[in-house]
Amino acid sequence: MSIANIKDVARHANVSPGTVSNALSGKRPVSPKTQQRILDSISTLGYHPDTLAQSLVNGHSRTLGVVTNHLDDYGTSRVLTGIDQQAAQNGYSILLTMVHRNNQITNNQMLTQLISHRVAGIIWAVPELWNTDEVNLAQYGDRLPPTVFVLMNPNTGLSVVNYNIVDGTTQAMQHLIRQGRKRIAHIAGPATWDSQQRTLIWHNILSEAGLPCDESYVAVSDWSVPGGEKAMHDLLNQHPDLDAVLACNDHNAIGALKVLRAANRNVPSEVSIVGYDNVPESGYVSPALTTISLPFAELGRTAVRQLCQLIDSTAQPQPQPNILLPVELVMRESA
Amino acid sequence: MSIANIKDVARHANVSPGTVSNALSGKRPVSPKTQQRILDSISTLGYHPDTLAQSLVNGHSRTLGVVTNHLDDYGTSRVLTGIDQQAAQNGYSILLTMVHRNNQITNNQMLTQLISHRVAGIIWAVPELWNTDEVNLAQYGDRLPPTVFVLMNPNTGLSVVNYNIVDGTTQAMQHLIRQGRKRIAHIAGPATWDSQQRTLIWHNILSEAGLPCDESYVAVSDWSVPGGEKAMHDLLNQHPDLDAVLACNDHNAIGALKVLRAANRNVPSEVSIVGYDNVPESGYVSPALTTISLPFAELGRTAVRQLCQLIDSTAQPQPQPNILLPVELVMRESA
DNA sequence: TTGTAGGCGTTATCAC
DNA sequence: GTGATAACGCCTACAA
Repeated sequence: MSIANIKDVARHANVSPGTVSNALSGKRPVSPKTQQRILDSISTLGYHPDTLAQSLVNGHSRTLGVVTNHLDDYGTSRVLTGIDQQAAQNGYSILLTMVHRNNQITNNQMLTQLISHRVAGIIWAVPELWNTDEVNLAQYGDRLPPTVFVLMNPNTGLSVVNYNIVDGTTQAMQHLIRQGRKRIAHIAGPATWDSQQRTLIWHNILSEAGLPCDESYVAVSDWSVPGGEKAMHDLLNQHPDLDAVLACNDHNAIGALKVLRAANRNVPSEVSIVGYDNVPESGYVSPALTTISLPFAELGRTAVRQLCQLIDSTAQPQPQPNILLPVELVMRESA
Repeated sequence: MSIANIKDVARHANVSPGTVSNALSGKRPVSPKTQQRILDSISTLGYHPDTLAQSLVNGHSRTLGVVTNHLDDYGTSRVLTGIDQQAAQNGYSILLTMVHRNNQITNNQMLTQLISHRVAGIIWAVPELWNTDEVNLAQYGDRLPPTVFVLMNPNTGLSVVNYNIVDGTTQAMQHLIRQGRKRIAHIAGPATWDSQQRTLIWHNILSEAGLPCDESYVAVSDWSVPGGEKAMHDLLNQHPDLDAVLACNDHNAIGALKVLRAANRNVPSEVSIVGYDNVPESGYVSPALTTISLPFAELGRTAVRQLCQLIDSTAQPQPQPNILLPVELVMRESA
């Protein structure tokens, strides 16, 4: 009395199970009359082929394993949306696994779960873990399905899809300098690989331009609005005469905005601010944030396309080139 | 040369496949020595049991199908986070399917996909489809696995987990009236079931209090900041003397805030505003929004718990009671 | 305590 | 064009 299977359909349509299979897959011809009879039986019986059994015999699952963070941040949920979009288009289902704040489940447990589900490939999109080393894949050797990393540090020999880190900060800095800003402070993010890169670029560009770039112009923050407030406060104490701020993300920029408003510094006439991420609210704070727009959803789509290519390529896995998508400086009011 | 299976392990450990199975499941005793030998073989061979094959023979998949929207809104991604959290805790994996803007895939295709994957249950969390009718489940009859709806209209005989719609709006209105507000306008959302409910409550409470509540005090908006701006603009034209606004969500409230600032109306001294949702940015706009906090993540967790209960109950599916979680009025600056 | 055989639902191979 | 049969990897009676 349970759910109908291919044998039930075969019996109902007076054919063999193999013929039902062929009628559905079209891999071998079936006479139009039989075809119709089978289709009728399928709909009256409400038959849905069992993907699990199909995967078992075919040896592949048309399922992609995705590991993301808790989705508290705008970026990762956009990435996930992009992943789902492209996966659906390529005929893959998605098995989702999230890394939560109180991280009880280890990376290995997640990977084991995905491997046990025989996913065709894995997308790893956990920006909190910038270092791909931390994921600890070595032990799996070549038993690991093809894997693509999103929003993680490139140049590790693994397949990474990311945005162009250098380009974003460079554009922002050039914009500020072009505007004649001389004392450009930097609110840096936590000590991750990309934060360090961006601080380095900030430093190098100022140094080349002969502008001040010592450590007193840098305040380290977390990624939050209050963090930005505190950092801005400190910077203003150190350098009351600063005329621009490069923030590590929009939330920090918004925090800075609040502090500057409280200190009666006009943005952008007295102080320019550039954010990072282009979260939706950056467009409707006042003044609206000039910021770097990151292609989150496209990152997800690209990762899926790249992964499908890896899956389809029968060749031995070889060092994959990193894919870096372009960013865009979105000009609004704050700079 | 491919991935190791249970026979490989058995051969390597000099036991039968059945013993390996028992060693892993613990369903029947295995001698400590054999146990150890098997565990060693498993780790040297890198064996991971095939969940698909297990599901095939067990007849259940320990996988939950989840249907969400595109995650563009804060609420749904929090719900998804809650779902994943609780699912992991209950030992379920998640098969994710998203409804995108350019919705090419029909509800039926999604359901078919999930059914084919033999998910143990389904969580349907697509606020855009308030009417559970639109999902069109009738055709599946009792072949549909247990299903729980999140953020959808209750009282349909289906199992629905939602927040208490009446309570939120009631609290907000009482708060405004208690403050002595007399002309309380309403920015309503698109014509969905919950929008209508909330407008109704707004009307009834004002009516009971003997305060103006005719249609000229209502402006219909979409869920966006610009929508809120336009609505506020219209309301201000109609009633320059209004002293409070009940917005359908925080984004509309933020839009209203911008317009009021431009019109030189002080918030909250001249005009009070209450939002809805408690999105993160509502805490750091200026003035910070007083708003209704909805238990999004808890909604997701509750849905999973409810679903697991449905799955485990061998009883015939019977009309499920709706579960309504409490909301909270978050007092900040705007009211 | 351990081994053996049958079957879960499907597809591929071989025969007709 | 169609039907029987043997896998896929695993679990579970039943037998030893």
